[in-house]
Order: sequence, then structure tokens, then C-alpha cells
Amino acid sequence: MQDVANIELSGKRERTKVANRQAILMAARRVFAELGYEAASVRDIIRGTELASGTFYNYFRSKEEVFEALADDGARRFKPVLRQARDHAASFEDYLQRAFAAYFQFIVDENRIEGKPVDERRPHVRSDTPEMVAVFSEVRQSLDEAIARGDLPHIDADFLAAACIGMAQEVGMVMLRRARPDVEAAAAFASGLVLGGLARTPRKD
Amino acid sequence: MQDVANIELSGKRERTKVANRQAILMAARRVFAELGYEAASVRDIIRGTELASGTFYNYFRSKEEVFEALADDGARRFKPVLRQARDHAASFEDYLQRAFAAYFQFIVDENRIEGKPVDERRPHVRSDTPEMVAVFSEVRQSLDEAIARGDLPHIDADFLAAACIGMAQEVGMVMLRRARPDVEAAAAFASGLVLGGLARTPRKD
Amino acid sequence: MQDVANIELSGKRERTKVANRQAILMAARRVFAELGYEAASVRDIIRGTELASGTFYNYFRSKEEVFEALADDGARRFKPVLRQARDHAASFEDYLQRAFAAYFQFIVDENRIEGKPVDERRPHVRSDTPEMVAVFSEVRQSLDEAIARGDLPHIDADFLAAACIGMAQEVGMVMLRRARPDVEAAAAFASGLVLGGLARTPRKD
Amino acid sequence: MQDVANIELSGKRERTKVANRQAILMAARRVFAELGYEAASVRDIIRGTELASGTFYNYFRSKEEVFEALADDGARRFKPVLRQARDHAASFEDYLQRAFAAYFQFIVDENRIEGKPVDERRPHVRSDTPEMVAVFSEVRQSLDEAIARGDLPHIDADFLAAACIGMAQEVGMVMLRRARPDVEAAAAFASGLVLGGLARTPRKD
DNA sequence: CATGAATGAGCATTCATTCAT
DNA sequence: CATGAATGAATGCTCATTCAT
Repeated sequence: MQDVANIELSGKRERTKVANRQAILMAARRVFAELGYEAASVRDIIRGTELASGTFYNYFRSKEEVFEALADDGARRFKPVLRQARDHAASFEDYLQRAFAAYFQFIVDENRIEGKPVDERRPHVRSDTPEMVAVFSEVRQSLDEAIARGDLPHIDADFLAAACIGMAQEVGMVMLRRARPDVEAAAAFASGLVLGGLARTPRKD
Repeated sequence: MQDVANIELSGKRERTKVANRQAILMAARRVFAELGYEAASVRDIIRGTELASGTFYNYFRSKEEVFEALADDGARRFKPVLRQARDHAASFEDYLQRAFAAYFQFIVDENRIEGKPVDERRPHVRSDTPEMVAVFSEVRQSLDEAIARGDLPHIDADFLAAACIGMAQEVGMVMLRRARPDVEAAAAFASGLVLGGLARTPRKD
Repeated sequence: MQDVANIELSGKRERTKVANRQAILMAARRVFAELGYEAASVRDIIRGTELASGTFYNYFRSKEEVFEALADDGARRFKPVLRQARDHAASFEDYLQRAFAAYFQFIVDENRIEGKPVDERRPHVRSDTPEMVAVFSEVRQSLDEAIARGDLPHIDADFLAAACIGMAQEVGMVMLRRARPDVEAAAAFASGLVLGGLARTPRKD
Repeated sequence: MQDVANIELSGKRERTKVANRQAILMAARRVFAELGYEAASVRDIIRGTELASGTFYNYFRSKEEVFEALADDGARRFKPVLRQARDHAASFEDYLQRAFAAYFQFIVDENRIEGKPVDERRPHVRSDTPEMVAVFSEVRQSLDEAIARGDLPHIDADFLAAACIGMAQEVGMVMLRRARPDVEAAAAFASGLVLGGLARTPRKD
């Protein structure tokens, strides 16, 4: 009887533990999206849950740690998408387009959920989304491999990765601000720019 | 004699006022660079000077206002450089390369002065440098003109501007972190990517 | 046993919360009395307790809110006294005398507790005591009713209420400054003046 | 020639000195009326003039000192009015009515000039007007004399003075808040209350 | 583990006052 | 005397973090 009780207890505890962690993560994602990483406070995050303030510290030691957890989370969700893109891609060009599209689609989805319009951001500040961080290493790895395979000219992979990140971030922002964000167009633009420069970048309709 | 005295007096007063303003601006630039715009506090800025806290408010009304002053400052210094680049450029390609180079050179100079290693940055947050903001509109305008002139294909200028900004920011960062930042190489990479994609991007040596 | 423990725990927690709130209220009363409402700062109030500065904001959102809490408190304590005065009063005259006496007695008690001599007040400024505010509406209501009943001539009730308030405040002050404050005498004076003017105001002994 | 110059200089200086002092006093009166004594800052006062901040301290050492100067000013203007009232008054009753009327008229004039509506005052705080302070001693003296002469019953003069002050202040406020302040009615009410209590206080029309 | 009150450092901003010019 | 920049104490308030329950 005691065992049963204990099992139930631990079962319940386990469930609540996972649920609490999830609640914090969800609230954090929302808060980061709304306020940006810097402006977001731990208080903002816990206010977004039904938990007590102290409880936060049972799960994370700081805002930074939540961010990393979110990034890991994003990586876990992104990895299969990107892997599939890589496996199904007819070419590196194709892969890049799919990768950009995956990211742009992601931020669109994220934003559609939140509904918030993103514009009232603090001036001159941009936060990496956790997903951006997550997708970074994947893409970087693919770049390295492509270079090693000779699919890409032997260029500066660090610069290229940085350029892709920067482009994704900024182009993504511009896309989001538009009335009807067009994920495919943005991805075509970004991958086109990387692969062919302006020469091959698709014209605006 | 009185006149001379007065001139000297007012001259000296003027000088200290200008000097204080300059001290605040310099401290602000350093602080923004070290902590980022959001994380920087007005107190951080005045702590970077020898002035008293209240003195800040004799010169600026807020952090935002210092930032704008810095951006204006940057714009003033950048404008001739970019104008010269535009006037002397043999082609749009040349102009772009020069513009990127100007920006990269700028952040190198800035950083050489400060000496600080840039790494202890707040995680996952990037602030526009005031200079970035300053250079933005200039470049954007050139893009529009180039498109209007037919020097560029009729592509999405908003996307292109965003892409350039993002690339400059991120590639600049990577460059700065290197032992011996190579401005020309970074500029060649960035403008090459924009203009020719990977096809024409210069190989790593 | 667990229940008992919990009760004690929550009991104690509850007690400290109530005690803290009470400590803040008491400190606030003292500070308002010493410095006046305007000159009093939130920091003055918390300095009057053993609590940390931030703790204030766990209980009240502002100085104004503490004042209101004090006024509510005063109202709660005054209401029965004034009600009793009204019920037991042989006449409106009697009621008025009792009401003034209640107020004067109150400020005497208050001041005896605090001990502070009241004189170092900021110059030319008077704050309503929270109790004054509390007693105001009660008296005002009684005045209206008395006028409606015909117990009072049909005079300007706003003026009369204002006059009573002003008199109570100022006469109360004078009384407090005296070596041996005589509540009954002050009340007799005040109610006598209202009801009979100087004609019927009791002579000084 | 030198003499002339000096005379002119000192004449001009004199004029400016007086003018500056007057400018500060006027600004102070306005500011005290708008914000109340406590809330008013020296900065508010000098902002109300065209003088530099430091100049304030060539004329007054503190906010308190300006207030006192205003009170003296008021006293100087009130003295003849009250003296005339005393001399021409047919009775003590008459004098009282005239004194109240003088005060009420004064605050109406003051307020008409400023135009500001007085209501947005800080909660629960009232400042003595400098004029109130000025008129206090005059009235107090008259009360003492009247008692000495036997025109008044031998009552508590301190209480009576306090009561008059309090009434004047509060009734004055109520009067000011009305759409069309009726000085005579307010004065009749106040003096009637003092002299005859409610029995002889004039009915509302 | 959850709770949420307590803590005190920190921040933006205002202010009275001084003093070199 | 007039000026107005400099000063730094003070204020209202928020926040990350701790810890007794």
C-alpha cells in the first residue's frame, strides 16, 4: 500500500515536474518573442505561468538557461526537418532553399500563434531566437560538408555561415512585417542571393 | 581686454561643455559596444566618465537620445566616405565593396581604440551599432538608385537591404573575433556574395 | 499532527504578513504625522520599519495607497464611535459635541502614542489625517440628514461641512500643542461655535 | 561722465534687482498656487522666470524664505484693508464679515488671475496661502482687542482664531470650486457662524 | 518540491545648491 | 551680480534570488 502510494506520488510528481518545466518554457518563448531576450525578465516569465516565483529556480538557474533549453528544444524539432531537407535535396542549392524556408516558416508559425505584431521592439536590438541558434550549427555543419565534398567553392565557411545567419535574421524580420508573409519568396531570395548573387536572385514579380 | 577675457572664458566654458558631451558620447559608444544597447544603463555610461550622475541629464534626456546622437555622429563621419565611394566607384559592385569596407574598417578602428575583446557580450542579443544605423539609409538609398538606373536587377530592395545589413553585422562580428581582422577580405566576401553569389565569391587563400 | 503543524505554519506566516502590514501602517501614520503627506516619502516610511525597501511594494503600491488604507482603518474604528454618538445623542447639538470629541480624543491618543511633539512640521502645510478623511463623510452625512429632518436650518451644507472640517483641524492642532490637552473643552468650543456662535460658546474658565 | 555712468549703472542695477526679486515672487506665487507649497520646487519657481537657476539664491535662501516674503507682501497689502475694515466697522460682527470678505475676495482675485482650477491638487494636502498667514495675526490681534474691550465674551481666543483660520481656509476652497464664487455669501456664512452659530447663519437662498 | 514574502542592489530621474566664469 | 553646468544625495520603483514554511 505504501508502495502504491509512493508510485502514485512519484508518478504525479513526475507529471507535474514535466508540466511545470513545459509551462515555463512556453511562457519563456512567448515572453522572449514579445519583449526580446534582454528586456524579458524572469519575473515576466513566471508571471506567464501559474507557478510561484521561487519555482522557476527549481528548473532553471537563470534566464540564460531557459534560453538554452529553448534552443535545445528548437534544435530537437529542427533536426529532422533539416535532415530530411538534406536527404531529399536534389542539390546544395535545393538544401539551402529548404533550410531557409524551414526557418522562415518556423518564425511565421511562431508569430501566428502569438499574434503579437513584433514591431514595438526596443530600438536597435535584435535577439536571436532560440531556433535560430539551433539551426545555426546544423547549417554550419552542412556547409562544411558541402565544401569538403566540393559542392561549394572553397570559401570562408565562417563568413558564409555568419552571412547566412545575418541574412536569415534580417530578411525574416522584413518578411514578418509584411501583411502576408511569403515564406517561399523569402527563402528563394535568401538562397538565391547566397548561391548566385544578384545575378540569379529571383526578380520581384 | 575684457573682450579677450570674455572670449577666453566663454571659450573655456564652451570647451568643457563640448568635452563633457564628448566624454559621454565616447563612454556611451564603449558601453553600447560592450554590453549592447538594451543591457547598457545610463549609469553604466556615466560611470564610464568622470562626471556625476546628474550631469548626464544636462546633455541627454535618455539612453535613446545618446544613441541617436552617436548615430548622427556616425552618419556625419560616414557620409563623406560613402559619397566618395559612390562617386569614385567604377561600378555598383565597386561601390558595394567600398561601402562594406568602410563599415568593416570603422568597427575595426572602433574596436582597436576600445581594446575590449567583445566576447563577454550578452548572449544572443545584438544591437545595431549607431554607425550601422547611420550607414543603413545611405546604402539603402544607393540600392534604390541602382535599381532605378537598371544597374541592379529589379529585385526586392527591402530584402536586399536587410540582407546586406544582416551580413555586415554578422560577418563583421566574425571578422572582429579573428586575430588579425582583414577588412578587405571581409568586404570582398560580403560584396562578392551579394553580387555574384558563391560563384564569384573570392576563394579563401 | 501534520494539520497542526500546517496550521501553525500558515498561522505564523499569516501573522508575519499581518504584522508587516501593520508595521508599515504604523510607520506611515507616524511619518505622515511628522512630515505631512507630501513631504513623507515611501522611503521614510520603510525606514520607520525594520523591513527592506522592496518589501513596501509587497503591501502597497504607493504612498497614496497607504494613506487610503490608513483612512479605511480610521473609518473602521470611527464608524462605531460615531454611530453610537448618533444613536445616544439627545440632540443634534449633543451629536456634534460627541463627534468633535471623538475626533479630538483620537488625535490625542494618536499623539500620546507617538510621543513626537508635532511642531517640527513643514511650514504652512497641513495634511488631512487619514482619520479626518474617514470622519468627514460620516459627519457630512449626519449634517445632511439633520438638515433634511429640520433639526438644522436650511443652510449651505457644503460650507458647513467645510467649516467643521477646518475647525476640527485647526482647533485640534491648538489643543494638541497645549500642555494638557482638554478634549472636552475643545469639543465644547467647536460644537458650541457651530451651534450657537459666540453667544453660546462656553466661556473659558 | 563717470558719475553719470555709475549712476545709470546703479540705477539700472537697482531696477533689475527689484525687477528680478519681483519676478521671482510672482513666479513663486503662481507656482505655490498651482502645485502647493510642498510640491513646488525651487526649480519650478525659477523656471517661471527668465532668470538663471543660481540667481534665485542671490535673492532668497530657500523656498521657505520666498514664502515668507510673499506672506510679508500679503501682509503689507492686507494691513490697510483690514485696518480700514476695523475703523469703519459698525460692530465686531461687521468687522468679521469684512475681514472674511477681504480674504475670500483675495483668493478669488488670485485665482482669477491664474485661471487654474485648483482641483488637481495633491490629495489630502493643503498649504496656507501666504495671504492667509499674513491675515492671521491681524485678525488674532483684533480678536484679542475685542475680547479685552468686552465686545466678545471671554472665550478661548486661541481656539477662536484657529477656528476662524480653519473655516476661512476650507470654506474658501469650497467657494473657489463653485462655478460663480460668491464672496459675500461665503463671508456672511463664515462670520454668521462665528457670531451666531447656526441660529443666525443666513439661510441658503 | 512548491510557495511567495523578504531582501537589497540597482536603475532612471529630479532636485537644491554651489561655484567658476 | 548673473549665469548655468556640475554635483551627488534622494526618490520611486523593479528585479533576481533566497529561504522559511
